[in-house]
Amino acid sequence: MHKAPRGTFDILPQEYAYWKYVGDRAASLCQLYGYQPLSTPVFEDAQIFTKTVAGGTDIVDKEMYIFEDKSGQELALRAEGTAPVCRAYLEHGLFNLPQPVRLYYIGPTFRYERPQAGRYRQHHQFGFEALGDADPALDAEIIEMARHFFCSLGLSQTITHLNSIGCKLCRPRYLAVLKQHYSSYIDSICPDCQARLVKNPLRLLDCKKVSCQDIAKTAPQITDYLCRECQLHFHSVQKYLGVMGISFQLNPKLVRGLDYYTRTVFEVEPREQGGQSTLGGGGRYDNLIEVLGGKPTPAVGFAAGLERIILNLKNQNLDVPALPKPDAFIAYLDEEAKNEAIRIASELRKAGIALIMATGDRSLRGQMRQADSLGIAYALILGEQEISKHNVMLRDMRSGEQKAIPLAEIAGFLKQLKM
RNA sequence: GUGAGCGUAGCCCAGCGGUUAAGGCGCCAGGUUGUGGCCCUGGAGAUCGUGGGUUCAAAUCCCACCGUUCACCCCA
Repeated sequence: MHKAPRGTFDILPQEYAYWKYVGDRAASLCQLYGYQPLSTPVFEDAQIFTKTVAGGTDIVDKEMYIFEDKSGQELALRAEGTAPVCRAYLEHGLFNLPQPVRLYYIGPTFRYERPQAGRYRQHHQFGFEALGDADPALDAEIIEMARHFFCSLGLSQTITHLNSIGCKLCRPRYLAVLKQHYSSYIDSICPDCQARLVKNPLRLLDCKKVSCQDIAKTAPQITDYLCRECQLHFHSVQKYLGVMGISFQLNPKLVRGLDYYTRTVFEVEPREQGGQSTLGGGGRYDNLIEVLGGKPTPAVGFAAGLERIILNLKNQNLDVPALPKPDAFIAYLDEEAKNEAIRIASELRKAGIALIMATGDRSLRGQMRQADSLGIAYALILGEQEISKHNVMLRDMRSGEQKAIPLAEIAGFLKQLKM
């Protein structure tokens, strides 16, 4: 028996209500803020990710789906959403449009890691990006949008963590100080942290081990080491958030997993926390486009994992609108009636009535049971009597009332009932 | 990559060494003549995750693999 590969899953019709709900909210949010949709391929030249994501993370080494196609080209399944957007921005000369260019995407991304709560090998991300403008007001806009998004979903109980991780001028200075601080504790930190010290020192700050947290507490804070420009930028972001009435929590320990972030970083998490609780995050990435071969171009964005959002919706028992059901079900009594039913079904659909046609040689009772379990509001019944009188029986499945409607009027009648 | 728990019909699950693997939901059919929801009756559906081993005997014990869940690493 074949199964979906490890860490992947099918989205069955019943689940789809959640996906449609989140997708619809995302699209209307972006419409509201003037962000336009963009879709990029599900795989890219591997370098799009290896050059940008890089850093000291495991993503490139262990977690990326990299393969060669038949021509020997090295490709990678989309590992995250931002770098492909930047590639498209450069490839299509979107820098010639009025800046900033505001874009959003929803699509699958892939990471080879062990599945666990809210984490899959194929997961789906919604993200939005504003490219080509360094204004801190844009950072604030992105953060407001993220908040707005979760509120519109009904996930209003969130905390927004905010930090600045500086730029390529001031961050190295801070990292040196940080390493200095940790070098005196080298024997008391956990083995993971010893590795982080050389591979990814910023990550030292959010080690979960209690013993390491004590050391992190006394560590120097990056915000004390920002250069003048980064400081001003960070203050402006906070000022604009204040103007918008957005509450946030300064968190000097907040860092981001991907290496390309500069200055503003933020993360939204639910008040009820647990493993893998972060709903989404983002920040500014002023160097990324340059790394991909473009002119230095500032940009800022946000991304969220749909699986985690849906997990939260379910945990909080938030109901989502059901997918629309067909307007009617058409049942028949014998072969002659079936013929007529097929004809009527065809005409009704042309008139815009959504309906399900019974099939097989079920008894009328069986057909009615089917209509009931499908949750369809109206059943049309066709038998000898109806055919001889040129009408069709219309049954309201909720009330159980039914009456004969002349064939010529049935489409109009159903349309009226839809209103 | 590391550690722990779990794998019995589409779903939830009982059985934990010994006759035809039990139940609930769902599905299909019927409960007289052309009608659903409640109720009743019947039916279909399980290589007990896969492969090996222990035993006279294994869904039940052991090992491996696979899958899944949770945590770590990493990260959305």
